[in-house]
Amino acid sequence: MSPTAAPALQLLSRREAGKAERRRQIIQAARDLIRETGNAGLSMRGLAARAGVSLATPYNLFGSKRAIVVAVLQDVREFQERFSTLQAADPLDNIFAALDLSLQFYVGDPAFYRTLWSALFDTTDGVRGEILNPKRDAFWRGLVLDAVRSGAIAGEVDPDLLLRHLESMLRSVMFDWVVGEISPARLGAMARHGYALVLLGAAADDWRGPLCARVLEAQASLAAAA
Amino acid sequence: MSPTAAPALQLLSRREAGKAERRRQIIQAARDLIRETGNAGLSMRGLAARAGVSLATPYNLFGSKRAIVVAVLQDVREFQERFSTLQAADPLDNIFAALDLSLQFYVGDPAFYRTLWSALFDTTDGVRGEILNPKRDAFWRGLVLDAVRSGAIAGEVDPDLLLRHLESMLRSVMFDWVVGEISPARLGAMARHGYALVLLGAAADDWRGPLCARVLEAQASLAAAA
DNA sequence: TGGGAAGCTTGAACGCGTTCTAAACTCCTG
DNA sequence: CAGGAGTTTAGAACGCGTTCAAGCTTCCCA
Repeated sequence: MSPTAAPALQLLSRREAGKAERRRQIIQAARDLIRETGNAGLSMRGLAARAGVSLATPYNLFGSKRAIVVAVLQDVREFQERFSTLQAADPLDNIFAALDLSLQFYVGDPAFYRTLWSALFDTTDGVRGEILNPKRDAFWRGLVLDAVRSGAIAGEVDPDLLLRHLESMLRSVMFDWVVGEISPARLGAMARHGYALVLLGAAADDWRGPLCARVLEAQASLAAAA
Repeated sequence: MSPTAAPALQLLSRREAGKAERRRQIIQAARDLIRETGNAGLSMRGLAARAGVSLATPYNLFGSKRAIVVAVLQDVREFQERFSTLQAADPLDNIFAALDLSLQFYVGDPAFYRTLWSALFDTTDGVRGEILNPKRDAFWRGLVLDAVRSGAIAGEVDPDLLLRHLESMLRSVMFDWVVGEISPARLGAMARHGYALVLLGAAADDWRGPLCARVLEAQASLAAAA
């Protein structure tokens, strides 16, 4: 094999390999710093030092601090493997199971996920679209589409809009959690209540009963944890 | 009247009056600067200069930049006067009318309200509680309670939770607007869709028809503006 | 194989929000 | 009136996210 046998590949290879390696180091350093010190400890200078690169490098590779945090968030996704083990027959139950599992992750590692969500609520730059990585988005979309297909959701309701409203619900409750306006104990019940209410609005008549029960169950939880 | 006739009153009066005056100037300057230059033009140094005070003074009087923006937001509330002129008989119609009116304010002065909402999504400090001023909160709560009283909302649903979810809906759609993920044209339809869906989940059976129509109407608007 | 063009890294710098110190000023009390 | 408590002021400083000109590395092309 002559050195010039694969020029295009080499072009990507040498430079791009180094770049990918630096990317990896930076994400790793960011994750470690967040885990160790929370959001406050994650400064770009500290991050660069920890990753062994210059201050400007993270900007070249990611663009902004927020983009780095988003990259970290995309990286931690043992979620789907865990979820696949608890698939149920009822499509609505699946949605609530996925919700519970997500929240379990978040409250199980508050320092870490508070930082991550906090970055998602930062409005100062334009790193949209990367927030919801495609895999995660497709996963939730699949859950909603399953519910539509099985007849649990009324056919007239646009599934994508429903999905978006569910995400709105989660986003809002996570915001309250990030700013400390809601206790971890109430977080789950609040999210379930919102999900149940939105789904109830979109549900076919036959499926309203169990959703109604979920609304009341969540209300009881919230009243108890008041 | 001797100069010492009202000592306690004077104590508050002279000094506190000056303080209040400086507060007023700072809020006014902040409002002007936001109107003229948007969020980017609102720096603490520029604000202090414009208000004719030292850089440290806004911090003494408000504590942080965010607190100042919140104070500005609380100051602009011609809302209720405008709303009182369009009260309808149907309590659900009232909710949607109030929603439309709010959104009208926001999209009617984007530079201004984008800055304000952006500050509300800032998670870095703890100026909660002042975000929703009590008057505004009581107003929306009254609308929801009206709907409950009139039987439009099922009795089992907690009105405060319903109110909170409606606010979640608005907050999320405003977030999308602030970060530019949604066009002004779609903003209203998206918010109406979310409101209608949540209310539909909480509505009494007799009232589901018109809400269903609202959901479909909003979906049609969104499909048209795609 | 060597010259030139990209692209990347680097250190320095900018403007930001925020805090601090010390001096000046204002108002109230004895 | 003197003194003291409470604030504002100017100014410097800190750490932050971000950007930029300059140098260096890596790769393509003759």
